[in-house]
Amino acid sequence: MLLKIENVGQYLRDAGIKPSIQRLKIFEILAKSYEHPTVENIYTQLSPEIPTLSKTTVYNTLKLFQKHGLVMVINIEDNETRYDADTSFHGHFKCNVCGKVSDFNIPNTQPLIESLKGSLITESHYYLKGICAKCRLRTDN
Amino acid sequence: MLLKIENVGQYLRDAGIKPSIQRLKIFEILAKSYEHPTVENIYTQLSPEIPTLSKTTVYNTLKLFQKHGLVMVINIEDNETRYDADTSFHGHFKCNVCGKVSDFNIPNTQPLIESLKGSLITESHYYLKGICAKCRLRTDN
DNA sequence: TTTCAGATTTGTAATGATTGCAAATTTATA
DNA sequence: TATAAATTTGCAATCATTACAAATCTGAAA
Ligand SMILES: [Mn+2]
Ligand SMILES: [Mn+2]
Ligand SMILES: [Zn+2]
Ligand SMILES: [Zn+2]
Repeated sequence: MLLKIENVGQYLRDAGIKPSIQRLKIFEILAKSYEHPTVENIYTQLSPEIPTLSKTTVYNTLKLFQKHGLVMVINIEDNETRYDADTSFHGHFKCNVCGKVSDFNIPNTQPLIESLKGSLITESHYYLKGICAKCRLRTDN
Repeated sequence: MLLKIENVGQYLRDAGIKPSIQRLKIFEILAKSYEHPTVENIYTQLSPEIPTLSKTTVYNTLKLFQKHGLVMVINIEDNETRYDADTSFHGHFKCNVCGKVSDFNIPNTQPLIESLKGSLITESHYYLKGICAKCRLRTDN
């Protein structure tokens, strides 16, 4: 989901991160779009604007954001790591035709799993895959 | 979960796969344990028994099993791909301390997601991460 | 049994994403 | 301005996976 953050610099500072130009721009891409971009996506989008940008910086910055709880990693596909600035619990659906990864709300609160009593849960991910409505209309599925 | 398959050879043949020694052994490791092994795990376990085994064969075989719907891929961690011969819908919990990936049942049936009406869902994964009860007792968490 | 084609396995090289690391650059402080 | 600390950068190294062609195996036909 689109995050409504009025001041990205302050948002980073509040999380204990000094907002450099690179960090600001990278975070903005994550927060101001629905796309769950990969490192490659982020790098390609920012390259024209910051021609000196290094892909290593994108990796480093995302690690930093992770450590401070500002982004979560989406492993819905094994050959692409995506990132999300919305760390609230929500599901992800990947269409195998157009490749888009979209959000969906999970209606009722998370069920308590009997067999996990006593464990500490720090992360939860709900992934669905298939073919989105739009692609189903355009193809024969 | 432990799959109860009386005749693995027949099980493979029914799925349209000729049961070679390698395929049999690889599938048995998947079906007769709870461990959700990686390629590396499978290769290491079988190497003594099949000294000529190639890691490529493990990769090829798992791809083949996937194509025939006999295994599912578990992407709970971005640096390790795990495999599961139990393709029924169930959740996976990874303990960040001992590293084990265990199964859990999902009580109520999958909720119908309003926003995904019209899409075709072919795969669902529910992943939890944290610290298992055993590890919490041994540590201070 | 021998022969031969097709299926399967193997070893090695190539690929591609991610990380390690040291130098270069930028920023903050005195 | 001078200096130290933080950040970014470029490139090499690592590691999982895939591509590919040669080697081996299997099963049917002769
Ligand atoms: Mn999301
Ligand atoms: Mn499982
Ligand atoms: Zn689609
Ligand atoms: Zn544990």
